[in-house]
Amino acid sequence: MDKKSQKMVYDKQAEILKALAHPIRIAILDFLKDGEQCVCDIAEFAGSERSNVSKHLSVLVSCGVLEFRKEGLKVIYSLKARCIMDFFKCITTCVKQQAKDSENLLKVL
Amino acid sequence: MDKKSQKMVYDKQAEILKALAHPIRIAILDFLKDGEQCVCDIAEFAGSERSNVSKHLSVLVSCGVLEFRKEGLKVIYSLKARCIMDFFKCITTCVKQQAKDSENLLKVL
DNA sequence: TTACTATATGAGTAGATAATCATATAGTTA
DNA sequence: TAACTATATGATTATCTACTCATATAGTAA
Repeated sequence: MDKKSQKMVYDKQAEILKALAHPIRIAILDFLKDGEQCVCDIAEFAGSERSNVSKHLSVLVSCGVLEFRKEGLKVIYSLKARCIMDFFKCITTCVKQQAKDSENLLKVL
Repeated sequence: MDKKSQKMVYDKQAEILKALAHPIRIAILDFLKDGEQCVCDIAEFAGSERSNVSKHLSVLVSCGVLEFRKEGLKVIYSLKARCIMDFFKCITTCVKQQAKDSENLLKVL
């Protein structure tokens, strides 16, 4: 791959990671992994204002991770990119590894 | 898991994702996947100033993804959290999926 | 129609982030 | 020792981000 295409790939990867890199957005994905939900339930789960959650949702939609459908007054969001969940398995492994490292550090102190 | 611990997990996951969510930092990880490298070579690969790259490196070190050793004047960085690379396989899948979606969209337009 | 509900959006603000440039540190070599 | 090299750090600035609150939209129900 040439330098320029490589840079485009890095940019695209960074874009997706950036869209995921927020505790509320991670909570949303975790909540949606078992099925679709409306904004009000998502907001309650995430523990944040609806208007704020609505903005986080639109970030996830525009990076292609979520999709939505309308049902009367409600807007129902669901996971579009299932691969994202594998992704979270990976990051959980990393978090666990870090926790283990800290634990080992504590032992020798 | 209780609400409070759950929030801590989301925060920790977001912290790691945030540390990864930058094109230069992704380039660094990609460059280091095949072995350790000094700052000057990393900077050249990433196409950015050494001082800037140095800061990006310290972000990756403090989130536990990289480690380093000193060798004379040089500082040699290497991957610490190997699991990160699985992680990138996952995100590459997502990027490909998105590209495929765009392609399909183009066809019907 | 009006009142109500769910969601989205815009303005404003505070705080975080990244890049650049200058400077500091610390190891090397003459 | 002084000069040089690799890296790190601090100050500054510009840009981005997230949150809050107010307002807009659009579907529902009386």
